Amino acid sequence: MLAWYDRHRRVLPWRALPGETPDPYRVWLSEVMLQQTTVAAVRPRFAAWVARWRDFASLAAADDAEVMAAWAGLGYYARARNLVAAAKAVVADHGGVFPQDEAVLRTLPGLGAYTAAAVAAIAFGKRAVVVDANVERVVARLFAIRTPLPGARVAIRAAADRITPDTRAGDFAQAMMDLGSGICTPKAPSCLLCPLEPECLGVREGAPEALPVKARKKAKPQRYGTIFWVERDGSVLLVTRPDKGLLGGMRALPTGPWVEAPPGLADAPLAADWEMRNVTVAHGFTHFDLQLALAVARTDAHQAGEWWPIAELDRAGLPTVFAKAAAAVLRRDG
DNA sequence: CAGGCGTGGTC
DNA sequence: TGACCAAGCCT
Repeated sequence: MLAWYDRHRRVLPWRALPGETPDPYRVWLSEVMLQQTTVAAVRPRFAAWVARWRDFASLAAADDAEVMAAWAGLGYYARARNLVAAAKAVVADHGGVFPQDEAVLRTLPGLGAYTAAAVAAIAFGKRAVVVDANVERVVARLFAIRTPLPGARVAIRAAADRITPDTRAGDFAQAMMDLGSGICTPKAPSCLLCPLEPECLGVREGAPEALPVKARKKAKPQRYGTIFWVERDGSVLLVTRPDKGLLGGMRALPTGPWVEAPPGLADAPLAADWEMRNVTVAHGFTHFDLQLALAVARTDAHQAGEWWPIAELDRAGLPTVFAKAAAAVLRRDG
């Protein structure tokens, strides 16, 4: 794997070149951004982020609203809150120096088993067993582990531990992830190009693409809501959602709870002459699908909240579902 | 442990 | 075209 990595490693903005010393801040940031998120989506966000907050100290001192806006569109917004919390903890509890020990890293908010191991190995050269979805797939095929996930996790982790080298554990982890990303892919793996093919029990037994076995996913329920777009003097009313729960801490358009049947004008943020638009906006979340109605009004009231200039709405940092709703309103107005 | 938690790309 | 999927974490 290490020889294959030396020949085929991807060049990525957060990855040290051979002979370079990794920057722990950049390794950590990239690992968090890459949680359940593609390299293509992370690439431009990583560049913008490190240009704005280049180290732990600057991030620990960052403005919360600006941080959340910078994360808008990346999803799983708890990651952004945890980044700031972890940066503050590094400054307050660790003298501004990122801890190198996997167990200590694990205590920082947003660093779970995978990320703590990945940072220890990649940033600090420690031996750590790094198991993400790529490694799970490669290992399940290499050893023909047919137990369905998540039950197979114990066996997969033990197997990954056995093949992790004592030196260059970081390169080994990144090699496994590059292999899983480009060769040992979920649907149609390129086994002819794989350095592990001669030893792969999944190949020997046939149908490696069927591994790992996963449990069937449950159907997503449908929910409905109404977005309340209210204008005053060329500005629109925005709110900030509570820190916990869906889209926590993010700027948003006012909306009531999302429920099993279309709620119409229930839970409007203020009394006004609401007009229902004859279009809806659909959006899929991880665990439910959402269909939004749009209610529009003008007001002179001094409603609590943030009146945001519509011409600068791009800079508000709205999560995608609200950006879609805003675009739908403005498409007809504009 | 199972479920909450986003989004955009891919086939 | 919709279902699956991506460098998971937290409760």
